[in-house]
Amino acid sequence: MRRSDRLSEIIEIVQDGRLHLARDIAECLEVSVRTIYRDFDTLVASGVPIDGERGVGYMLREPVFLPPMNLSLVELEALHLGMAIVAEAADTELQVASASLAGKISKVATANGRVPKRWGFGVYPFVQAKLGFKHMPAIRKAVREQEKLEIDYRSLDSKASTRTILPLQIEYWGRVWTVSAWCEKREDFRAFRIDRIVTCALTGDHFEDEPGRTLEDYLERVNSDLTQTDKNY
Amino acid sequence: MRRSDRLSEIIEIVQDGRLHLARDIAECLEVSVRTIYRDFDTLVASGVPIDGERGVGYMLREPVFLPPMNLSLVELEALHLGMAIVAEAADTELQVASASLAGKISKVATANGRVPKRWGFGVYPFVQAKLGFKHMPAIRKAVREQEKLEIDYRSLDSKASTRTILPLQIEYWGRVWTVSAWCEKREDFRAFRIDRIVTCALTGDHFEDEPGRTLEDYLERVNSDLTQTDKNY
DNA sequence: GCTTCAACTGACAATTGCTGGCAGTTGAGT
DNA sequence: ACTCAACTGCCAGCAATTGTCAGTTGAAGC
Repeated sequence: MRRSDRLSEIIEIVQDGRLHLARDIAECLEVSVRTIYRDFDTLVASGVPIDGERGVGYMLREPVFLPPMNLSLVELEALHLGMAIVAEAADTELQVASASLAGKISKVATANGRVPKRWGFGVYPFVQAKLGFKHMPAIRKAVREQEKLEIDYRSLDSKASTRTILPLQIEYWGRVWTVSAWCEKREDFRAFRIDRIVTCALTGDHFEDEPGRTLEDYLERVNSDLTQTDKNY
Repeated sequence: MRRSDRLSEIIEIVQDGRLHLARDIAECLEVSVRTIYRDFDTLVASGVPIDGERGVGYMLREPVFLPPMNLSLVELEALHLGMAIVAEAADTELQVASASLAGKISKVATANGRVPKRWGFGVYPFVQAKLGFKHMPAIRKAVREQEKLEIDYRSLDSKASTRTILPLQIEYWGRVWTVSAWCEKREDFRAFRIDRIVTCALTGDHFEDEPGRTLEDYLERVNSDLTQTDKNY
């Protein structure tokens, strides 16, 4: 096995975000532990963010590692447009992230003479965009990790209610954001405008997909009855 | 110089999308030509899309090469949200590209156990989104490459006109797209709704930034007089 | 304070892989 | 037929990688 190949192998092994011992990796790749130590030196010298702690093991500092990739020019353009929109239309955390991502990509792709210096995408702020982002990060987390949420909601006709919901998807409507969820109170799907959620608490309760309550079920329902979703927010 | 470092060096050299001779690269990196041939073998074996043609030289097949990178989870999330929006709100070419990019990224980041299977972003179609995309690709190209455009425009009050414009920026307004440009006819900045451009031709004329006609000048103007832009479409 | 664990470091001999030079082949274009 | 430059195989020399061994270091637990 070539050394350069082994280095990629090591990255793939460490990529799961868990702790790894040099001993295990050495065994797995059939080289000596000493060699693994040297390999980690090389990787760190090349800028791969690996932390080694004495008596503990090795771990990737940044959760997501992207191996070398090839993009077409159009894909790169789509990425920059997407980041421009997100930088304008989403919550602060995502705004920062999109700017940072666009920066990272620009930096490494700039060397290429065929990449335009400027992408020329502008995005105009949406009137309601400033408000109602308070709970976005929490809701995004809940969607990602399938965690139940407890929310105080104030509907458009000003009726307040408290519910436990199983958030399935966040929707972007151009001016407002909604979260579609299974509502335990109503025992049905509901869509909530994020800017009208008063308080929002992560319960810590994980939920699994259950027949009749999945995102797919919801989307099917929406498709079969397009007016249905509009009623709830 | 370590071999693995030289391999990255070679990629950086070839990255400009132009043709390169093994001889030149060898000279630049101070190794023999034979070594360069071996290096290209290694790179190709590792999946870097390099084409070598006898009697011609070496070239990167895909225009943009992304070196290994590290992203935070939030950056990855921003990327997927951005791609979801672009997949819904932009022209066909960008739609395809955004889907393809999201797919590529998912594929290589899937191995990591900490990356969610599903991002849970939905984007609802905008009413006017279906129409008016006909000229988007051409306009995007013109903005990227600073090329003059000749357009037939039909303003909101149905007045038709033909103009030569220097497109500076494409703007996304949530429901409509506009292109801001220096208009040679009016000798001033104008913003045009893309869905109201009847015909649109790339002239092949390249233009450079000129004082008073740059994107920066335009943005300054817009900032100082917010109502100005709304008049023109 | 002692022990344990596993990351680290340094040294050295063995070996592997890389390198340069050379002589030739191949395929495309002129 | 000729040129160009990518490619291939071979070989000797050398530089990089490797395993072994014998340590040190820092954190955590007892």
